Amino acid sequence: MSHNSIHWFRKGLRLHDNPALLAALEDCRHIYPLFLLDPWYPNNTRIANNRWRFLIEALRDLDSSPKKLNSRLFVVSGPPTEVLPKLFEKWKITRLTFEVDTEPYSQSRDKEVMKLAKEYGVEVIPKISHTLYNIDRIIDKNNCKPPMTYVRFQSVVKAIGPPKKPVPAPTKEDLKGIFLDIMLNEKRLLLEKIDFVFLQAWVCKFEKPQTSPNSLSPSTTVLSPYVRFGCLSARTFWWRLTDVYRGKKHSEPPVSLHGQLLWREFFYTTAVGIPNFNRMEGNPHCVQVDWDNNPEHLAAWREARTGFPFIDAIMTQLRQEGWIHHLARHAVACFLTRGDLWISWEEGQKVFEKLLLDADWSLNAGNWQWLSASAFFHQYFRVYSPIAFGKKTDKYGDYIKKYLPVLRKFPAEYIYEPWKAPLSIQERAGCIVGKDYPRPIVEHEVVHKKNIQRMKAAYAKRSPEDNTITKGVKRKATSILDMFEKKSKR
DNA sequence: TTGGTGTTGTGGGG
DNA sequence: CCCCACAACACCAA
Repeated sequence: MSHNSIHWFRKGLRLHDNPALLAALEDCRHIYPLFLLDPWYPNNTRIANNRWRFLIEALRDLDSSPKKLNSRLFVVSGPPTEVLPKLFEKWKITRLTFEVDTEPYSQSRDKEVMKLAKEYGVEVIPKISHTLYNIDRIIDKNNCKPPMTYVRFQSVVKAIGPPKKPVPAPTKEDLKGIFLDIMLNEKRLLLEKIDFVFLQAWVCKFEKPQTSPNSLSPSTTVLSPYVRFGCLSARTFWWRLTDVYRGKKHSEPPVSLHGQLLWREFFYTTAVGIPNFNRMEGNPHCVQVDWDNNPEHLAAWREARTGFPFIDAIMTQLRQEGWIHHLARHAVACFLTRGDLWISWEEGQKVFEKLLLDADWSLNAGNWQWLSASAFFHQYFRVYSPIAFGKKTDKYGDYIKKYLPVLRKFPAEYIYEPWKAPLSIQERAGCIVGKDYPRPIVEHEVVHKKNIQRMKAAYAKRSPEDNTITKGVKRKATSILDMFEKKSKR
Protein backbone atom coordinates (compact mmCIF):
# COMPACT_ATOMS: atom_id res chain seq x y z
CA MET A 1 0.00 0.00 0.00
CA SER A 2 2.56 2.52 -1.06
CA HIS A 3 1.37 4.27 -4.22
CA ASN A 4 -0.56 7.44 -4.79
CA SER A 5 -2.17 6.81 -8.16
CA ILE A 6 -3.96 8.93 -10.71
CA HIS A 7 -6.15 7.01 -13.11
CA TRP A 8 -6.71 9.36 -16.01
CA PHE A 9 -10.04 8.77 -17.76
CA ARG A 10 -10.17 9.90 -21.41
CA LYS A 11 -12.11 7.39 -23.42
CA GLY A 12 -12.86 4.28 -21.37
CA LEU A 13 -15.42 6.05 -19.17
CA ARG A 14 -16.25 2.91 -17.23
CA LEU A 15 -15.22 0.72 -14.34
CA HIS A 16 -15.74 -2.64 -16.05
CA ASP A 17 -12.97 -3.97 -18.30
CA ASN A 18 -10.60 -1.23 -17.27
CA PRO A 19 -7.17 -2.79 -16.82
CA ALA A 20 -5.44 0.56 -16.34
CA LEU A 21 -7.76 1.37 -13.43
CA LEU A 22 -7.00 -2.02 -11.87
CA ALA A 23 -3.29 -1.30 -12.28
CA ALA A 24 -3.79 1.99 -10.48
CA LEU A 25 -5.36 0.18 -7.54
CA GLU A 26 -2.54 -2.28 -7.03
CA ASP A 27 -0.43 -1.54 -3.95
CA CYS A 28 -2.25 1.71 -3.71
CA ARG A 29 -2.72 4.02 -0.78
CA HIS A 30 -4.72 6.74 -2.47
CA ILE A 31 -6.42 6.68 -5.87
CA TYR A 32 -7.37 9.87 -7.69
CA PRO A 33 -9.73 9.24 -10.62
CA LEU A 34 -9.33 12.16 -12.97
CA PHE A 35 -10.93 13.56 -16.09
CA LEU A 36 -9.35 16.53 -17.86
CA LEU A 37 -11.35 18.95 -19.95
CA ASP A 38 -8.58 19.47 -22.46
CA PRO A 39 -9.07 22.75 -24.37
CA TRP A 40 -7.40 21.20 -27.41
CA TYR A 41 -10.69 19.48 -28.22
CA PRO A 42 -13.02 22.49 -28.45
CA ASN A 43 -10.21 24.40 -30.20
CA ASN A 44 -9.42 21.77 -32.82
CA THR A 45 -12.51 19.67 -33.24
CA ARG A 46 -16.19 20.26 -33.70
CA ILE A 47 -18.51 19.16 -30.92
CA ALA A 48 -22.22 19.96 -30.96
CA ASN A 49 -24.32 20.33 -27.82
CA ASN A 50 -25.72 16.82 -28.07
CA ARG A 51 -22.27 15.30 -27.90
CA TRP A 52 -21.19 17.49 -24.98
CA ARG A 53 -24.31 16.44 -23.18
CA PHE A 54 -23.56 12.78 -23.78
CA LEU A 55 -20.04 13.25 -22.38
CA ILE A 56 -21.31 15.12 -19.33
CA GLU A 57 -23.85 12.39 -18.68
CA ALA A 58 -21.21 9.70 -19.01
CA LEU A 59 -19.01 11.55 -16.51
CA ARG A 60 -21.90 12.04 -14.15
CA ASP A 61 -22.55 8.35 -14.41
CA LEU A 62 -18.98 7.59 -13.45
CA ASP A 63 -19.18 10.01 -10.57
CA SER A 64 -22.58 9.09 -9.24
CA SER A 65 -21.87 7.09 -6.18
CA PRO A 66 -23.62 6.09 -3.06
CA LYS A 67 -23.27 9.11 -0.81
CA LYS A 68 -21.91 7.04 2.02
CA LEU A 69 -18.72 6.23 0.09
CA ASN A 70 -18.04 9.92 -0.23
CA SER A 71 -16.74 9.28 -3.66
CA ARG A 72 -15.99 11.57 -6.52
CA LEU A 73 -14.41 11.96 -9.92
CA PHE A 74 -12.02 14.89 -10.21
CA VAL A 75 -12.79 16.95 -13.27
CA VAL A 76 -10.17 19.57 -14.04
CA SER A 77 -9.86 21.94 -16.99
CA GLY A 78 -6.67 22.74 -18.79
CA PRO A 79 -4.00 21.28 -21.04
CA PRO A 80 -2.76 17.94 -19.65
CA THR A 81 0.88 19.03 -19.76
CA GLU A 82 0.07 21.96 -17.47
CA VAL A 83 -2.48 20.35 -15.20
CA LEU A 84 -0.83 17.00 -14.53
CA PRO A 85 2.49 18.26 -13.11
CA LYS A 86 0.60 20.43 -10.62
CA LEU A 87 -1.47 17.46 -9.54
CA PHE A 88 1.62 15.23 -9.35
CA GLU A 89 3.04 17.63 -6.77
CA LYS A 90 -0.15 18.47 -4.94
CA TRP A 91 -1.17 14.84 -4.46
CA LYS A 92 2.36 13.42 -4.21
CA ILE A 93 1.63 11.10 -7.11
CA THR A 94 3.87 8.11 -7.77
CA ARG A 95 1.85 6.38 -10.48
CA LEU A 96 -0.23 7.42 -13.49
CA THR A 97 -2.40 4.97 -15.40
CA PHE A 98 -4.48 5.42 -18.54
CA GLU A 99 -5.99 3.54 -21.45
CA VAL A 100 -4.05 3.56 -24.74
CA ASP A 101 -5.58 5.84 -27.37
CA THR A 102 -4.37 5.47 -30.96
CA GLU A 103 -5.57 8.79 -32.42
CA PRO A 104 -2.78 11.09 -33.63
CA TYR A 105 -3.44 13.89 -31.14
CA SER A 106 -3.72 11.41 -28.29
CA GLN A 107 -0.46 9.76 -29.27
CA SER A 108 1.49 13.03 -29.25
CA ARG A 109 -0.22 14.20 -26.04
CA ASP A 110 0.61 10.95 -24.25
CA LYS A 111 4.19 11.03 -25.41
CA GLU A 112 4.57 14.50 -23.84
CA VAL A 113 2.84 13.38 -20.67
CA MET A 114 5.10 10.34 -20.35
CA LYS A 115 8.15 12.57 -20.67
CA LEU A 116 6.84 14.87 -17.95
CA ALA A 117 5.93 11.98 -15.69
CA LYS A 118 9.49 10.72 -15.92
CA GLU A 119 10.78 14.11 -14.79
CA TYR A 120 8.49 13.98 -11.77
CA GLY A 121 9.42 10.40 -10.93
CA VAL A 122 5.94 9.16 -11.73
CA GLU A 123 5.58 5.63 -13.05
CA VAL A 124 3.26 5.44 -16.11
CA ILE A 125 1.15 2.38 -16.88
CA PRO A 126 -0.77 2.48 -20.20
CA LYS A 127 -3.11 -0.41 -20.94
CA ILE A 128 -4.99 -1.45 -24.08
CA SER A 129 -8.74 -1.77 -23.64
CA HIS A 130 -10.44 0.56 -26.13
CA THR A 131 -9.89 -1.83 -29.03
CA LEU A 132 -10.35 -5.58 -29.18
CA TYR A 133 -6.70 -6.09 -30.11
CA ASN A 134 -3.35 -4.40 -29.87
CA ILE A 135 -3.54 -2.53 -33.18
CA ASP A 136 0.25 -2.53 -33.63
CA ARG A 137 0.21 -6.31 -33.43
CA ILE A 138 -2.33 -6.56 -36.27
CA ILE A 139 -0.15 -4.35 -38.45
CA ASP A 140 2.99 -6.31 -37.55
CA LYS A 141 1.25 -9.57 -38.37
CA ASN A 142 0.29 -8.18 -41.77
CA ASN A 143 3.84 -7.55 -42.87
CA CYS A 144 4.03 -4.18 -41.11
CA LYS A 145 1.26 -2.56 -43.15
CA PRO A 146 -2.44 -2.20 -42.47
CA PRO A 147 -4.72 -4.72 -44.20
CA MET A 148 -6.67 -2.80 -46.83
CA THR A 149 -9.68 -5.11 -47.14
CA TYR A 150 -11.99 -6.57 -44.55
CA VAL A 151 -11.32 -10.09 -45.83
CA ARG A 152 -7.60 -9.63 -45.38
CA PHE A 153 -8.17 -8.05 -41.95
CA GLN A 154 -10.31 -11.01 -40.89
CA SER A 155 -7.65 -13.50 -41.86
CA VAL A 156 -5.03 -11.58 -39.87
CA VAL A 157 -7.10 -11.41 -36.67
CA LYS A 158 -8.12 -15.02 -37.12
CA ALA A 159 -4.47 -15.96 -36.98
CA ILE A 160 -4.09 -13.94 -33.77
CA GLY A 161 -7.11 -15.60 -32.17
CA PRO A 162 -10.13 -14.15 -30.36
CA PRO A 163 -9.75 -10.89 -28.42
CA LYS A 164 -8.62 -11.01 -24.81
CA LYS A 165 -11.33 -11.46 -22.22
CA PRO A 166 -12.41 -8.31 -20.40
CA VAL A 167 -11.08 -7.79 -16.90
CA PRO A 168 -13.55 -7.54 -14.01
CA ALA A 169 -14.58 -4.25 -12.47
CA PRO A 170 -12.90 -3.42 -9.18
CA THR A 171 -14.78 -4.81 -6.21
CA LYS A 172 -15.16 -3.39 -2.73
CA GLU A 173 -12.50 -5.92 -1.73
CA ASP A 174 -10.00 -4.34 -4.16
CA LEU A 175 -10.66 -1.00 -2.57
CA LYS A 176 -10.19 -2.04 1.02
CA GLY A 177 -7.87 0.37 2.77
CA ILE A 178 -7.68 2.68 -0.24
CA PHE A 179 -8.90 6.23 -0.02
CA LEU A 180 -11.18 6.17 -2.92
CA ASP A 181 -12.63 9.02 -4.77
CA ILE A 182 -14.74 7.19 -7.18
CA MET A 183 -17.78 5.20 -7.07
CA LEU A 184 -18.37 1.79 -8.21
CA ASN A 185 -21.59 2.52 -9.81
CA GLU A 186 -21.41 0.83 -13.17
CA LYS A 187 -23.66 1.78 -15.98
CA ARG A 188 -26.08 -0.81 -14.77
CA LEU A 189 -28.88 0.49 -16.84
CA LEU A 190 -26.87 -0.01 -19.97
CA LEU A 191 -25.88 -3.58 -19.17
CA GLU A 192 -29.46 -4.39 -18.33
CA LYS A 193 -30.46 -2.93 -21.65
CA ILE A 194 -28.06 -5.27 -23.36
CA ASP A 195 -29.53 -8.25 -21.57
CA PHE A 196 -33.04 -7.12 -22.22
CA VAL A 197 -32.86 -5.87 -25.76
CA PHE A 198 -30.44 -8.41 -27.04
CA LEU A 199 -32.84 -11.21 -27.16
CA GLN A 200 -30.96 -14.21 -28.27
CA ALA A 201 -32.84 -14.77 -31.49
CA TRP A 202 -32.36 -11.19 -32.56
CA VAL A 203 -28.64 -11.24 -31.86
CA CYS A 204 -28.14 -14.54 -33.66
CA LYS A 205 -30.10 -13.44 -36.70
CA PHE A 206 -28.58 -9.97 -36.95
CA GLU A 207 -27.41 -9.08 -40.46
CA LYS A 208 -26.49 -5.48 -40.92
CA PRO A 209 -27.46 -5.09 -44.58
CA GLN A 210 -30.94 -6.33 -43.69
CA THR A 211 -31.55 -3.52 -41.21
CA SER A 212 -33.37 -0.39 -42.21
CA PRO A 213 -31.96 3.13 -42.47
CA ASN A 214 -35.34 4.76 -42.06
CA SER A 215 -37.40 2.83 -39.54
CA LEU A 216 -39.05 5.08 -36.99
CA SER A 217 -37.30 3.34 -34.12
CA PRO A 218 -33.75 2.13 -34.67
CA SER A 219 -33.27 -1.27 -36.26
CA THR A 220 -29.77 -1.63 -34.84
CA THR A 221 -28.35 -1.55 -31.30
CA VAL A 222 -27.56 2.20 -31.08
CA LEU A 223 -24.75 1.29 -28.71
CA SER A 224 -22.19 3.15 -30.84
CA PRO A 225 -22.02 6.28 -28.63
CA TYR A 226 -21.42 4.12 -25.56
CA VAL A 227 -18.66 2.23 -27.31
CA ARG A 228 -17.20 5.47 -28.65
CA PHE A 229 -16.79 6.99 -25.17
CA GLY A 230 -15.89 3.63 -23.68
CA CYS A 231 -18.90 3.51 -21.36
CA LEU A 232 -19.24 0.02 -22.81
CA SER A 233 -16.09 -1.98 -23.46
CA ALA A 234 -15.80 -3.45 -26.97
CA ARG A 235 -14.29 -6.57 -25.44
CA THR A 236 -17.11 -6.94 -22.94
CA PHE A 237 -19.58 -6.50 -25.79
CA TRP A 238 -17.70 -9.08 -27.89
CA TRP A 239 -17.66 -11.74 -25.17
CA ARG A 240 -21.27 -11.14 -24.16
CA LEU A 241 -22.19 -11.78 -27.79
CA THR A 242 -20.09 -14.94 -27.73
CA ASP A 243 -22.11 -16.08 -24.70
CA VAL A 244 -25.34 -15.42 -26.55
CA TYR A 245 -24.13 -17.19 -29.70
CA ARG A 246 -23.00 -20.29 -27.84
CA GLY A 247 -24.66 -23.42 -29.16
CA LYS A 248 -26.91 -21.52 -31.55
CA LYS A 249 -26.80 -21.04 -35.26
CA HIS A 250 -25.87 -17.41 -35.80
CA SER A 251 -24.83 -14.90 -38.43
CA GLU A 252 -21.13 -14.35 -39.11
CA PRO A 253 -18.84 -11.43 -39.91
CA PRO A 254 -18.97 -9.19 -41.80
CA VAL A 255 -22.74 -8.86 -41.32
CA SER A 256 -23.08 -10.11 -37.72
CA LEU A 257 -22.69 -8.06 -34.55
CA HIS A 258 -19.22 -9.53 -34.05
CA GLY A 259 -18.66 -8.38 -37.61
CA GLN A 260 -19.62 -4.82 -36.67
CA LEU A 261 -17.02 -4.77 -33.88
CA LEU A 262 -14.45 -6.04 -36.40
CA TRP A 263 -15.34 -3.21 -38.79
CA ARG A 264 -14.53 -0.80 -35.99
CA GLU A 265 -11.25 -2.60 -35.41
CA PHE A 266 -10.52 -2.59 -39.14
CA PHE A 267 -10.75 1.20 -39.37
CA TYR A 268 -8.79 1.65 -36.15
CA THR A 269 -6.04 -0.40 -37.75
CA THR A 270 -5.97 1.46 -41.06
CA ALA A 271 -6.09 4.79 -39.18
CA VAL A 272 -2.93 3.85 -37.30
CA GLY A 273 -1.15 2.49 -40.38
CA ILE A 274 -1.98 5.13 -43.00
CA PRO A 275 -0.53 8.63 -42.76
CA ASN A 276 -2.84 11.66 -43.00
CA PHE A 277 -5.79 9.35 -42.61
CA ASN A 278 -8.36 12.12 -42.17
CA ARG A 279 -7.26 14.03 -45.28
CA MET A 280 -7.05 13.50 -49.01
CA GLU A 281 -3.70 15.20 -49.51
CA GLY A 282 -0.72 13.21 -48.36
CA ASN A 283 -2.86 10.11 -47.82
CA PRO A 284 -1.26 7.46 -50.04
CA HIS A 285 -4.35 5.27 -50.24
CA CYS A 286 -6.81 8.05 -51.01
CA VAL A 287 -7.78 8.78 -54.61
CA GLN A 288 -7.01 12.43 -55.38
CA VAL A 289 -10.21 14.04 -56.62
CA ASP A 290 -10.90 17.56 -57.93
CA TRP A 291 -13.82 18.15 -55.57
CA ASP A 292 -15.83 21.34 -56.13
CA ASN A 293 -15.82 24.21 -53.69
CA ASN A 294 -19.50 25.04 -53.38
CA PRO A 295 -20.42 26.64 -50.03
CA GLU A 296 -24.09 27.03 -51.02
CA HIS A 297 -24.51 23.35 -51.78
CA LEU A 298 -22.55 22.34 -48.69
CA ALA A 299 -24.76 24.53 -46.52
CA ALA A 300 -27.90 23.12 -48.12
CA TRP A 301 -26.73 19.59 -47.35
CA ARG A 302 -25.70 20.43 -43.80
CA GLU A 303 -28.90 22.32 -43.07
CA ALA A 304 -31.28 19.79 -44.56
CA ARG A 305 -32.52 21.88 -47.49
CA THR A 306 -31.32 19.98 -50.55
CA GLY A 307 -34.89 19.53 -51.76
CA PHE A 308 -34.54 15.75 -51.58
CA PRO A 309 -36.81 14.71 -48.70
CA PHE A 310 -34.95 11.48 -47.94
CA ILE A 311 -31.63 13.33 -47.64
CA ASP A 312 -33.12 16.25 -45.70
CA ALA A 313 -34.96 13.95 -43.28
CA ILE A 314 -31.72 12.12 -42.48
CA MET A 315 -29.80 15.36 -41.94
CA THR A 316 -32.60 16.57 -39.68
CA GLN A 317 -32.47 13.43 -37.58
CA LEU A 318 -28.70 13.79 -37.38
CA ARG A 319 -28.98 17.34 -36.08
CA GLN A 320 -31.80 16.59 -33.66
CA GLU A 321 -30.73 13.24 -32.27
CA GLY A 322 -27.01 12.89 -32.95
CA TRP A 323 -27.56 9.46 -34.40
CA ILE A 324 -28.58 8.09 -37.82
CA HIS A 325 -28.52 4.55 -39.16
CA HIS A 326 -25.38 3.41 -40.90
CA LEU A 327 -27.12 3.10 -44.28
CA ALA A 328 -28.56 6.58 -43.84
CA ARG A 329 -24.97 7.76 -43.43
CA HIS A 330 -24.22 6.03 -46.71
CA ALA A 331 -27.04 7.81 -48.49
CA VAL A 332 -26.12 11.33 -47.36
CA ALA A 333 -22.37 10.73 -47.72
CA CYS A 334 -22.74 9.49 -51.26
CA PHE A 335 -25.04 12.42 -52.06
CA LEU A 336 -22.55 14.99 -50.76
CA THR A 337 -19.53 13.50 -52.53
CA ARG A 338 -19.39 11.28 -55.62
CA GLY A 339 -23.14 10.90 -56.05
CA ASP A 340 -24.51 14.41 -56.45
CA LEU A 341 -22.83 17.49 -54.99
CA TRP A 342 -19.19 16.61 -55.74
CA ILE A 343 -18.01 18.14 -52.47
CA SER A 344 -14.99 16.78 -50.60
CA TRP A 345 -15.56 14.01 -48.08
CA GLU A 346 -13.48 16.04 -45.63
CA GLU A 347 -16.34 18.56 -45.44
CA GLY A 348 -18.79 15.80 -44.63
CA GLN A 349 -16.38 14.38 -42.10
CA LYS A 350 -16.37 17.73 -40.25
CA VAL A 351 -20.16 17.83 -40.08
CA PHE A 352 -20.40 14.26 -38.79
CA GLU A 353 -17.63 14.92 -36.28
CA LYS A 354 -19.69 17.73 -34.88
CA LEU A 355 -23.12 16.18 -34.86
CA LEU A 356 -22.73 12.44 -34.27
CA LEU A 357 -22.74 11.29 -30.65
CA ASP A 358 -20.60 8.36 -31.76
CA ALA A 359 -18.20 10.48 -33.84
CA ASP A 360 -14.93 8.59 -33.77
CA TRP A 361 -11.82 9.92 -35.49
CA SER A 362 -10.78 6.64 -37.11
CA LEU A 363 -14.21 5.38 -38.10
CA ASN A 364 -15.37 8.74 -39.38
CA ALA A 365 -12.36 9.18 -41.66
CA GLY A 366 -12.42 5.56 -42.82
CA ASN A 367 -16.10 5.48 -43.65
CA TRP A 368 -16.01 8.80 -45.51
CA GLN A 369 -13.22 7.46 -47.67
CA TRP A 370 -15.22 4.30 -48.24
CA LEU A 371 -18.42 6.10 -49.19
CA SER A 372 -16.76 8.64 -51.45
CA ALA A 373 -14.93 5.74 -53.21
CA SER A 374 -11.65 7.38 -52.22
CA ALA A 375 -10.24 4.28 -50.53
CA PHE A 376 -11.33 0.74 -49.53
CA PHE A 377 -14.35 0.85 -51.84
CA HIS A 378 -13.92 1.48 -55.54
CA GLN A 379 -17.16 0.68 -57.31
CA TYR A 380 -17.93 4.34 -57.83
CA PHE A 381 -20.55 3.56 -60.44
CA ARG A 382 -22.75 2.21 -57.64
CA VAL A 383 -24.52 5.43 -56.73
CA TYR A 384 -27.27 5.60 -54.16
CA SER A 385 -30.40 7.22 -55.50
CA PRO A 386 -31.76 9.85 -53.09
CA ILE A 387 -35.22 8.82 -54.31
CA ALA A 388 -35.16 5.05 -54.79
CA PHE A 389 -32.95 3.94 -51.91
CA GLY A 390 -35.25 4.96 -49.07
CA LYS A 391 -38.33 3.55 -50.77
CA LYS A 392 -37.06 0.00 -50.36
CA THR A 393 -37.65 0.06 -46.60
CA ASP A 394 -40.17 2.91 -46.24
CA LYS A 395 -42.60 2.92 -49.12
CA TYR A 396 -44.94 5.52 -47.66
CA GLY A 397 -42.26 7.88 -46.42
CA ASP A 398 -43.23 7.75 -42.75
CA TYR A 399 -39.63 8.52 -41.82
CA ILE A 400 -39.67 11.62 -44.02
CA LYS A 401 -42.94 12.78 -42.51
CA LYS A 402 -41.56 12.38 -39.00
CA TYR A 403 -38.51 14.56 -39.58
CA LEU A 404 -39.93 16.92 -42.20
CA PRO A 405 -43.42 17.67 -40.92
CA VAL A 406 -43.87 20.26 -43.65
CA LEU A 407 -44.28 17.34 -46.07
CA ARG A 408 -46.56 15.24 -43.91
CA LYS A 409 -49.64 15.73 -46.03
CA PHE A 410 -48.03 14.68 -49.30
CA PRO A 411 -49.35 11.43 -50.77
CA ALA A 412 -46.92 8.51 -50.82
CA GLU A 413 -46.66 8.76 -54.56
CA TYR A 414 -44.83 12.08 -54.33
CA ILE A 415 -43.27 12.01 -50.88
CA TYR A 416 -39.78 11.22 -52.21
CA GLU A 417 -40.12 13.68 -55.12
CA PRO A 418 -42.52 16.45 -54.08
CA TRP A 419 -41.45 18.69 -56.99
CA LYS A 420 -43.16 16.26 -59.33
CA ALA A 421 -46.53 16.67 -57.65
CA PRO A 422 -49.08 18.72 -59.61
CA LEU A 423 -49.70 22.12 -58.10
CA SER A 424 -53.18 21.08 -56.99
CA ILE A 425 -51.71 18.30 -54.88
CA GLN A 426 -49.07 20.63 -53.45
CA GLU A 427 -51.84 23.06 -52.50
CA ARG A 428 -53.91 20.33 -50.90
CA ALA A 429 -50.81 19.21 -48.94
CA GLY A 430 -50.35 22.79 -47.77
CA CYS A 431 -46.80 22.83 -49.05
CA ILE A 432 -45.70 24.54 -52.23
CA VAL A 433 -42.35 23.34 -53.52
CA GLY A 434 -40.04 26.31 -53.98
CA LYS A 435 -41.82 28.24 -51.25
CA ASP A 436 -42.52 25.99 -48.25
CA TYR A 437 -40.00 23.32 -49.14
CA PRO A 438 -36.97 23.78 -51.43
CA ARG A 439 -36.76 22.61 -55.00
CA PRO A 440 -34.03 19.99 -55.55
CA ILE A 441 -30.65 21.73 -55.74
CA VAL A 442 -29.38 19.34 -58.41
CA GLU A 443 -30.88 17.09 -61.02
CA HIS A 444 -29.82 13.69 -59.75
CA GLU A 445 -30.37 11.88 -63.04
CA VAL A 446 -27.99 14.24 -64.79
CA VAL A 447 -25.29 14.94 -62.20
CA HIS A 448 -24.78 11.40 -60.97
CA LYS A 449 -23.92 10.26 -64.49
CA LYS A 450 -21.56 13.16 -64.98
CA ASN A 451 -19.96 12.43 -61.60
CA ILE A 452 -19.31 8.80 -62.49
CA GLN A 453 -17.30 10.09 -65.45
CA ARG A 454 -15.42 12.54 -63.22
CA MET A 455 -14.65 9.69 -60.85
CA LYS A 456 -13.45 7.58 -63.73
CA ALA A 457 -11.11 10.40 -64.76
CA ALA A 458 -9.79 10.76 -61.19
CA TYR A 459 -8.99 7.07 -61.06
CA ALA A 460 -7.37 7.18 -64.47
CA LYS A 461 -5.16 10.08 -63.40
CA ARG A 462 -3.51 8.09 -60.65
CA SER A 463 0.07 7.34 -61.58
CA PRO A 464 0.70 3.71 -62.55
CA GLU A 465 2.71 3.01 -59.40
CA ASP A 466 -0.20 4.34 -57.36
CA ASN A 467 -2.75 1.93 -58.72
CA THR A 468 -1.59 -0.95 -60.88
CA ILE A 469 1.39 -2.00 -58.84
CA THR A 470 0.87 -1.67 -55.10
CA LYS A 471 4.60 -1.39 -54.56
CA GLY A 472 4.51 2.37 -54.75
CA VAL A 473 1.95 2.61 -51.99
CA LYS A 474 3.61 -0.06 -49.93
CA ARG A 475 6.95 1.68 -50.02
CA LYS A 476 5.45 4.89 -48.70
CA ALA A 477 3.42 3.12 -46.08
CA THR A 478 6.24 0.99 -44.75
CA SER A 479 8.60 3.91 -44.37
CA ILE A 480 6.06 5.58 -42.08
CA LEU A 481 5.42 2.30 -40.35
CA ASP A 482 9.10 1.66 -39.72
CA MET A 483 9.13 4.87 -37.68
CA PHE A 484 5.94 3.87 -35.98
CA GLU A 485 7.40 0.48 -35.11
CA LYS A 486 10.49 1.94 -33.51
CA LYS A 487 8.36 4.30 -31.50
CA SER A 488 6.05 1.59 -30.26
CA LYS A 489 8.75 -0.84 -29.12
CA ARG A 490 8.53 -0.46 -25.38
C1' DT B 1 -0.56 -14.94 -64.82
C1' DT B 2 -5.47 -15.20 -64.51
C1' DG B 3 -9.88 -15.37 -62.63
C1' DG B 4 -12.88 -14.90 -58.68
C1' DT B 5 -14.57 -12.21 -54.75
C1' DG B 6 -15.84 -8.46 -51.83
C1' DT B 7 -21.31 -5.90 -45.56
C1' DT B 8 -25.26 -2.83 -47.56
C1' DG B 9 -26.80 0.22 -55.97
C1' DT B 10 -29.75 1.23 -59.86
C1' DG B 11 -32.51 0.57 -63.68
C1' DG B 12 -33.71 -2.26 -67.30
C1' DG B 13 -34.69 -6.64 -68.93
C1' DG B 14 -36.57 -11.47 -68.66
C1' DC C 1 -37.98 -13.56 -58.60
C1' DC C 2 -33.12 -13.46 -61.03
C1' DC C 3 -29.74 -11.45 -64.43
C1' DC C 4 -27.16 -7.95 -66.61
C1' DA C 5 -24.42 -3.51 -67.53
C1' DC C 6 -21.98 -0.11 -65.38
C1' DA C 7 -16.60 -1.84 -65.24
C1' DA C 8 -12.25 -0.45 -60.04
C1' DC C 9 -9.05 -2.00 -56.58
C1' DA C 10 -6.80 -5.42 -53.16
C1' DC C 11 -6.17 -9.79 -52.26
C1' DC C 12 -6.12 -14.64 -52.86
C1' DA C 13 -6.27 -19.13 -54.95
C1' DA C 14 -5.24 -21.84 -58.71
